[in-house]
This record gives sequence, structure tokens and C-alpha cells, in this order.
Amino acid sequence: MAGQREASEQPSCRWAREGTMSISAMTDYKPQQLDKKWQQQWTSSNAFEVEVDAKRPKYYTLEMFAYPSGHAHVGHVRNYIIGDIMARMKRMRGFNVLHPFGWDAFGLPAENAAIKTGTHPETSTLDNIAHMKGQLQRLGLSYAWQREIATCLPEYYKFNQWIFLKMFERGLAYRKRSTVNWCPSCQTVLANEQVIEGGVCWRCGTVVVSRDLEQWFFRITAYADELLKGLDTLTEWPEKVVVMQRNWIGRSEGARIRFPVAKSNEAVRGAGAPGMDVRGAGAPGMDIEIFTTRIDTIYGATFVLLSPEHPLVDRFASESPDPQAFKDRVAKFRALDREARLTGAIEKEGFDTGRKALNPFTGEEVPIWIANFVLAEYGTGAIMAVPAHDERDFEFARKYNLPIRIVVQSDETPEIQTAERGEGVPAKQDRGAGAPGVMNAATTNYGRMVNSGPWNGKEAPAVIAEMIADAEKRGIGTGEVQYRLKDWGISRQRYWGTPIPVIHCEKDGVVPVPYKDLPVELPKVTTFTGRGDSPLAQVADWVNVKCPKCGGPARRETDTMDTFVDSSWYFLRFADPHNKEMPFNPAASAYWLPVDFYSGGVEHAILHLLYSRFFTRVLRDVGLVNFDEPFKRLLTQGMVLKNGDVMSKSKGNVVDPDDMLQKYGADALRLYVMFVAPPEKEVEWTDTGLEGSFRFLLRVWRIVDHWAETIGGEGVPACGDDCTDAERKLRRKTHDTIRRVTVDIEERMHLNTAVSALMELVNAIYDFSEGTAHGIPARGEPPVGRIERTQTIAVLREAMDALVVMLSPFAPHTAEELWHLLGHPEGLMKAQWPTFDPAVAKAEEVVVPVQINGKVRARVTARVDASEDELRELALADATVKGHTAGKTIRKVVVAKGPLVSVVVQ
RNA sequence: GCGGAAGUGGCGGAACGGCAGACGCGCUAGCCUCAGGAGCUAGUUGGAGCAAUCCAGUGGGGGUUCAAAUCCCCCCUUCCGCACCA
Repeated sequence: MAGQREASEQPSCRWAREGTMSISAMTDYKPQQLDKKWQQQWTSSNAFEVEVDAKRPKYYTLEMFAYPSGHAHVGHVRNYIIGDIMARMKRMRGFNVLHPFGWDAFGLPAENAAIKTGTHPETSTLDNIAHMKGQLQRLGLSYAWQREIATCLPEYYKFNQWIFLKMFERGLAYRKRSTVNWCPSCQTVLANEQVIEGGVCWRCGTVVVSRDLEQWFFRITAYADELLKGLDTLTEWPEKVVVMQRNWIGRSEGARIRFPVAKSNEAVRGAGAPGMDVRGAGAPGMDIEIFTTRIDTIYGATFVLLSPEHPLVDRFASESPDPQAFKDRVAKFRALDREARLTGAIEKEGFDTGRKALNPFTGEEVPIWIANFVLAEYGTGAIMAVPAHDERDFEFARKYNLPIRIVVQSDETPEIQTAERGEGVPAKQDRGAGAPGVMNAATTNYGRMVNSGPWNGKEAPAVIAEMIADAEKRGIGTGEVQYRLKDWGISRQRYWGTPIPVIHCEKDGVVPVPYKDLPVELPKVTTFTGRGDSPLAQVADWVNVKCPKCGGPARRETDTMDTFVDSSWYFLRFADPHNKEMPFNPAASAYWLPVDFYSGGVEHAILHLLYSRFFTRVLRDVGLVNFDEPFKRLLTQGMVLKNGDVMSKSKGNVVDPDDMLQKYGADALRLYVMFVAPPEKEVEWTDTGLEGSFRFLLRVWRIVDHWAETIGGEGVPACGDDCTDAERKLRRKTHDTIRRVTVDIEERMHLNTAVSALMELVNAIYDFSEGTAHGIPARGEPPVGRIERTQTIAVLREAMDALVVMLSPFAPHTAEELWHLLGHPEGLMKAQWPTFDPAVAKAEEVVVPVQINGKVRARVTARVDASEDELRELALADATVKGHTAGKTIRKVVVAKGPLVSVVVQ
């Protein structure tokens, strides 16, 4: 580089040298050294640690914390960089920025590893955390590390237990029997992900079976409506995530209607009298409650279907002529159902129980069948089947030749009108499935009711409320809202999780561990076999305790909590991470929360985010927080792919950030992953793209270093009216860039275009240097005394200061060094984000495109404040425009903002 | 099947109804250097032309508009989520 400088003989004509670019740096760009230097500086000055400061506005930016798998790859790292850019930018915008990080440190992988290698989960987890923390620090991420948390530490999980007890007190934590995967060979419970292809155990290959266990649940359904309504307030969440949550909650309004069941071989008392009072009509305790959203079709309910798990099924079986055969068929369905969960769709099957139920609206007896497609866990586990107006029921009716009765006329199905015009067709005369001219498919539209007794001619959906009211009046049913959302089963038969803080006493039953005894610490288990019951059950001196109530012999709960519990409130803990008495101080959460900007993978769109919203509401009701929604703005970042695939160890396509750091430094990596695409999009990793970003930094380095000494030190105000055109042009670019970058980061989260804008500014500075600034002496050269120089320096300085500050969120190490070179000893931590001046950004002249019949044919130059008439005349006077309008009639001339002139001819 | 998102050069991607392809990667030609992860200049949607310029062009087809990648309707493709939710 020094050689190049010597090659330019005369300073005054150095820029005129043909074919040579003389902008060069005195100092080599050595990013690895800069990384180290500034990271040390930030750490030793506690640059990113924050305290509550009521006088300053806060900003809480958070990235989803990490599972300590051992190595962060660039896919993870992308998310952290996005958050870091927000944090660094907001600090310079004057906010008190909380930007913490932590570890989702409990979980199955560490336990699985322990089973395979014998390394205790605690050891491997803490080692992994240490390694990954180093990786993140080497990226220059501006975390408040003093607030670091790890969920596997007792000081954290103590408060999982604390919250559990609060839930228990409020009836939000309860026990019920539930099905788990069980490996008969290992004698152990398996998580879903431990059941691999073909429904076998991941370790021994044995076919997994279902087993019912008493387990703990959180009553999230108690908040279902609130969680649903809250979605409307999440205006800064991706629509996609909101929709996914709405569907997951799955609210549907309908009615629960009772169908009395006939005693074996008997008709239901009073059957056959439409509209009669059916209360108490059936066999004692033998009502089938169904849930339907389409009570308007109830006159078409020609049979009733039970799920194989329905409570009446066993009774029907024992009362049937051949109980064993009945039970066998049911057992087959129940088993099949579980398998279907793994493989997908199954053929609809069912069989007749031989029993009848009374349709309380028609007064008819209809057969009761058991069907494999009816879900036990939704609604009442039983449905009224309306084959004419439900596709599934139609398929079923056709298969088993059950009656199909049309009760709704809609535009969808004109042929029905002709086929079924007229009044009520008795069941016996219903046309069978596939009868010519009747129906080939169910029609599910709303329409006008037919064959529906007193309701004929009424229109759904309006009639639905009326019919529900009628059912309620007659005591046969009620309006009801159903949710697809189910209560959250949190019990895990695992070691590496939070112990559930309850004690089972023979005398007192389930007794919560007193708050003063928290945390219930995990005992040290030294061997992990992967066999047997919950690992904790094997630690006798831990399990056997005295009952807190009666002092008698008792046993601890040996299940641990789902790790989603840990992650459902960690963002609150960051507000006050070292509190020993409470999960966090309410005052601290009131200041820092909610999270202003939350980013993470879309794979957490449902569970983690929904559970967090649930916990926030529970803690609100407990009195710890004063808001409903924990995350104000959400960004779901796209994954980083390599060779078209998600990075994973097994695929061998992992890009290790450390390799990239060694080669190009942290800043090039940071810049590249932000530049390559908008944050929410998936990106394909390319090494050449990274090189491009490195070259850009090099280019910034050269130009700033080149001029730093000349323009550095105390500045003068940038010029006003006495600017040259070139100077004005650069100022315009500078301010336009400030506007674009600010909006792109803060509002649009288009970090890629923010980088583009910075690149354009750098290009403009180069142009300015080459074309205009040659009056300024380069570093180490004697100054040339010219009056314009002061202005030129000021303009260049303004541009470079703005550039370096705006670059700093993306490339903090490089920017920090350049900032010092530019003569700002106090460092970027004290720097202000530049302010956009619209007056400066405004051009005096504009190039106005002229469209003729919609196509741009010419451009004219006009004053920025030219009137519409002036623009119109300028446009029509243009030679090219004249060429297009000659001999034609000008029908219309539109002058649009922009500006732009649009001419319509002929 | 239902729901959501998206289809733009060789590639990643720009363009909140107004100049399509910013910015970068790659590539081509030239220059510079002992060398360099370099650097510089010019070019890079397709087609026609020495050129000015013209024609076509944002998955396909219609429509609204002076003006559409952008808004509306239909169709095709891809990705993602839910998957018998009564």
C-alpha cells in the first residue's frame, strides 16, 4: 500500500492518473485483532449491563434462548445477530436497552447422551454452555451477561416449582390419567421423539405400546377464550403466527344435545312422536351427549356415532349378545387409532352396537354405531351423523348403506331440490347412498331447511340460535363452545428436568411441598440406564420423605416437568434474574416488560409462544405482572440452509461460525447474514457472499482510514448554501441514507436493504473522493490551501461519521475502530444515531420520467418545486416526446406526484 | 381437504399504484501489482441496431387504472402449518 502511494508522484494530480485508484489505507484491516480488542474493552467496561432507570425509556430486545447442544451454527447465530442489531441501534437512539441471554438447559438430549456415554447431564450441559457462550462472545453480541440464566440451576427451577404451586392452589394444575408411549422391553416411558419409524423404541426397536398413567396437567383451557381474544391485540406479530395460534385454539360455537338411549331390545319410551318431551325418556344414565356446530341439520341425523373410547362403549359391549366379539372389535379400533396418529389417514370403519338412540328433534329412533374416526378427546366423544351434509358422515353412510336424508337446500346442490322437493321423508324411505339423481357428495353449505318439521323454510345460520334456545327450553341440550386446544400435560418420566414439587402421602393424598422447602433439588443420579420407571423413582433416600402435613411416611412425585415450562416465563426472569425469594420483582417486570422485540424460529410459533402467553396471564392473576401479552413485536427468522438443507450434524452440512470468524472476522459474518435476505426468509449459505461482505468492510476501511487524519478531530458544521453541487449531492445521499437505514432497521426490519443503503453511501463517498475531494490532502501529505476545502471536509466528515455509526450495529468491531480513527475518543457507546434532515435530503432538481401511453419514453429535468403546468409543458416540449406525439391527438396529460408526467395520445 | 406465504436476470434479492432488476454475488473484457481473501475501469434481462433508439418482459389468463411486480377475479407451481376438531 505504501508502494502505491509512492507511485503517485504529485498529490495534486493523483486522482487524474488513468486506470489507477489511489484510495488506500495506511493501516491493514485485521478484523481478528479488532474483534479481540473491542470485545475485551466491552467486557471490562460492562458496556451492556443495565439497570432500571425510570428517567429513560426502556427497550427490551430478546432472542429465544438456546438449547445448549454444544455448538451454535450459523443458523442459530443469525437470530442472535438480528437481535443484536436492534439492541445496538436502540442504544444509540437513546433507549435503556435490556438485551440478555440464557440457556434452555434441561431436556432429553442430555439425558439420552448420558444413557449412551455415561456423562452426567449436568456435566455435559454446563460444558456445552461454556463452549457456546464463548462462540457467542466471539461474535461480539452485546448481551448483558450478568443476567445470564440457565434453567437447570436450582436458583432458576426453584421458581418453576413456585409457579407450579401457585397453579396448584388455583386449580390450574391437576392430575388425571393420560396415555403415554411405553417400551415393554426397556420398561420405560418414551417421549414422542423417542418413538421412531414404525412405532418402535429408539433404543431397542421393540414395538411401543400405550399405557395410562396419572399425570399432571396445566389447565390452559381455562384461558382459551382470553388467549384467543388477545391475538387481536398482537398487531406486530406475523399474521401467519396469529393464524396458527387461532387454529390451534380452534374455538367453535355449537350445541351439546342429549340423545336418550333405548334399553337393550326395547324401544325408547314414546319414540316416534316428533317434538315430544324426551326428558328421561331413555334408559337410566344412558344419554348420549353429542356436540354439533350444525344443529340446523339435526333432522338429517340418521344415526349416532361414538368414539371407541366413549364411556358407554364398554357398557354396550357387556350388554351385547356376544360381549367378547364386541370388545375385540373395539380393541382393534382403539389400537388402530394410535397407529393412525403416526402414519396419517385411515379408512373410515365402524360397526353397529345394536342399540338405538332417540333423535330429540325428530323423535325417531336412530342406530348407534362405533366409528374409528370419531375423536374421544374432542367435544363429547360422540356425534350425530348427518350424512347429507357432512362429508365424513356421507362417506360412512355410503359405506355401510345407512340412510341419507337431505334437510338443507342450498345453491350448491340444485338437483336436491328436484329430488327431494316435498315434505318430510320417513327414514325407511330415505334413498340409499348413491341412489341415482340424489346425491354424489355431501353438501355442507348453509341454506333453507327442508324435511325439518316445524323449522321448514327457515334459513341457517340464523336459525341456529333459535334451535339452541328451543333445545334449552325443552331441557334437551344447551349452547356450548368447544376448543380444539387441550390442557397441557406437563409430566415427564425423566431425570433431567424440574422435579414436580408434590408429595404423595398415603393418608393425605397429594400434598404440595411448602414454599419454604423449595427448591426441591434434583438428587445426584450417577448411572443412567434408560430402563425402568422414572429415574428419580430409583433414588430411595430422595423419594422417601415425611408428609409435610401429617409427618407420616410419604413419597415424592418422581416425574419432572416438561421443559416448555422453563421457557414459558424465562423472559420475565431476565428482569430480575438473581432474586432468591420470588421469580422476579414485580417492579422490575413493570419497568422492563413486555418484551419489545422478540425473535426466534417459527417452529415455536405455537407451543412456546402460546404457553408463554398463558403463563403471563396466570402470573398476572397471581399479581406479578401488570400486562397480558408478553411479546409486543415478534419476528420469526428464516433458517440458514446449506446445499438446500437445514444444517445438522447428521447431514454434515454445518457451517461453524468459528471457522468464519477465523477467516473473515465477526463483522463480515454478521454483515453477510443480514445482507443476504430479509430476516424472516430462509437463506442459502454461500462462502462467496461472505467474501463479498468482507470486501465491503475492506472498502469502508480503506476510505475512512485514508481520510481519517485529514478530516478527523474537531469538525466544522456541514455547508449550507455555499456548497458545490458535488458536496450537496453527497450530503443528500448521506441524509437519504440516514432516513433509509433508520426506517429499515427500526420499522421495517429489512436489514438487507439497510445494508444496501450503506453500500450505496460508501459508493457515493468513493465517487466524491475521486471526483471532488482532490483538493483535500490525503493523510501525511501537505495541505493545499483552498477555501472550499473546509466545506469539503465538513461534508465528507458528516458522511463518514454517519456511515460509521450506522454501520456499527452490523459491524461493531470495525466501526468502533474507525470511530476512534475519526477522532471520537469516547467510543461508539456514547455515540448518537444520526438525525435525518429532510431539508438537506431534498434535491433542487429532479429527473422527471415522461410516459406515453404507459411507457416511459423520455426524461426531462425540472426544478424540484416546478408546478404541474411547468412540468406538463417541459414534458411536451421534449424532442423524444414530440416524436411520439407528432401527428396524434393528445387526449390527456396526467402529472403525478413523484413527479411523473403521463401522456395519453390518440 | 382446510389455512398461510411466495413465484421478478445466471444467483441472493430491490422496488409502502408512478423510471422493473437498487445493492451484492457470479461472469466477461481491460488495467494495476513481486505478490495478495486484493484493488480499479467498463459491461452484464432477452431480442434488433454502428448508434440514437425500438420491441418483448415480474408463473399463466382476464380485469380495474393515465399508469399494475404491486389492487381485483380465475388457473398453475412451490414451500410451510393443521390434518377426520363434528
